[in-house]
Amino acid sequence: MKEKILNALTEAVNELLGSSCDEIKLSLTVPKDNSHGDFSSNAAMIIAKKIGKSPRDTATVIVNSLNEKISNIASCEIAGPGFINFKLSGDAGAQIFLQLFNTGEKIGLSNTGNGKRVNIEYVSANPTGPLSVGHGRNAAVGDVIANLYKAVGYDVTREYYFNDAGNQMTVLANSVRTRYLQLLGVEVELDENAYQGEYIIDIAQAIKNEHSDFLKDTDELNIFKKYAVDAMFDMIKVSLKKMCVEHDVYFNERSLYDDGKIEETLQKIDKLGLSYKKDDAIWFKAMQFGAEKDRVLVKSTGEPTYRLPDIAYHVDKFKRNYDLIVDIFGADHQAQYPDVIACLKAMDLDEKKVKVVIYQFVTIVKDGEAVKMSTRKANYITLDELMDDVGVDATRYFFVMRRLGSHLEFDIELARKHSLDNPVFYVQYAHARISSIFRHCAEKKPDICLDKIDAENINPALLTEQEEIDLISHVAQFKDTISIAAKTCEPHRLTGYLEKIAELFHRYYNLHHVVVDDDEVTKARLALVILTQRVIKNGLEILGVNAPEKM
RNA sequence: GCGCCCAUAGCUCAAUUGGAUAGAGUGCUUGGCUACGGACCAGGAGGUUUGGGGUUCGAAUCCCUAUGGGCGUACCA
Repeated sequence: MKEKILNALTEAVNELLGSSCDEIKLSLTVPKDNSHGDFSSNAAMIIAKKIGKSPRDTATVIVNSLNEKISNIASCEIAGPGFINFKLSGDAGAQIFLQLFNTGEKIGLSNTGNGKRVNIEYVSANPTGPLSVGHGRNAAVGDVIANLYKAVGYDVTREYYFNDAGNQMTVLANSVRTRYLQLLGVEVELDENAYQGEYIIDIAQAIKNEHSDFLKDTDELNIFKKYAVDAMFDMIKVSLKKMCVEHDVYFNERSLYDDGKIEETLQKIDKLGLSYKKDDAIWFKAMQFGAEKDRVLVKSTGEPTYRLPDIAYHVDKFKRNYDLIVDIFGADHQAQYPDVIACLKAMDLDEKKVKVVIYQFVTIVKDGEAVKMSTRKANYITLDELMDDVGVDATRYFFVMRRLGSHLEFDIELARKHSLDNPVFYVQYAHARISSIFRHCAEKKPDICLDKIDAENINPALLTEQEEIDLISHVAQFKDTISIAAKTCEPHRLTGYLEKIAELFHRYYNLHHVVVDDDEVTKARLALVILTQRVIKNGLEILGVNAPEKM
């Protein structure tokens, strides 16, 4: 329906301009105020200048030409400064309703991605400790974005990139060894910048249990390192599983060295004339790409910095032939990707395929106060503790409900609450309530079988209440909401949408009964709430949140 | 100093990416259960969108500028 109107509109504008208007983006949106019709376009205001007329005059011309084209579907009129508002006519609304109903369980899903391959890298925490709430936002955002892409027909790969070598691992291994020695009664102090969490002691204890004091005098750090890494990854994977996050690929940075990809990338950069030697180190000419100074790729010790493997890693992703590469980073990583992008571009790779999603930090609010956090010190709330406290549903939901650019205040008390001010429960409650209508209906009117309600035997013309019309009109926007959320990588659009749907439903529920004396009206209304429930269910599924039948 | 992000109701946040009268929740306040689940709903008050300029038919949104915050700014990852 929308397509038809948009086509007609495009055609009308083309006729007026005498040429194609491809480069102009005509919008056809659903206005928030329904007195402005079912659809609205700004076409006249955009092209008014080009043809040298006032917006309203332009609109008049467009409307005249449009009326012939779409007289059977909709009427249009001019409003405000030159908006063209469309009002669907006759049974167009009913047709839309039936169409939506016929899409069945899959409502909202589409295939606009057409099987294109997208790689989404998220979490990517190195195995140095339990996942923090910061990782939690990363995990939830990445996972929901992955689900969104899947919902619009992409072939999605979920990837976790990690590094279990280097300086941080040595610090970790040393921390474990110190704790181990302490357990054996040796008087040693924990180094100042060592990892101080309780979990280090647990690992040390495990080593002691297995090896007794045989490792007391060894200088070999590797055994401590291996123990620590394995233990950390176990912890991390348990947390992620609890959160219903599962990656398809775990990509170890070290493999880039083993496969010679680091060397290969370095040579390529050199060949392009983008690197030089100075003070025994190899530098990347980042200034050519707007950076304030050049960056080191390989230290004078011969060791690469993090930058080089990052570049090699992205080159590898390109080789794996993805149409889209999405990186989910916290704000503390925002400085590192421009170099990578610049380098990819220089290598003649299409850097537009890389989409870097940066989210701002999380503040945990407990008892009305912000909880300060530090990874090295032990005084932080882990993701596990958070999930145990407020539940997985609330955890996931809260992490994605804000725009990524804004800081997220995670209010633990609010997340725990089972009442309307907690948006998760508000939405879930709407879903459960609809199930309860079905239960009630089965009891009251056993003749009406839910499974037998289909487009053939319902009459949408009976849905005339304002609350019903509002609900239908919002349900109709589900698909667009998902595709916009996917395209922009903005999961909060979906939570906002679901809250709106839930609100419209609760209002409807309070004012009108679904199961009434008249069987025909009952069936039409049942169809509407079935549709509503499907929308909520699919929406929650994308968020990775349960849609309960009872609460 | 420089770079990126941010500033919207007392508080936490939206605003279909430049659209029409800036909306929700919370808090304050008034009302609604003989009802498919009151874990709900309806109403009221609350705003110069941090200040100041600019761009245009039209700005919370884009540009400049001032102020205030977050994160970066390593031959750490």
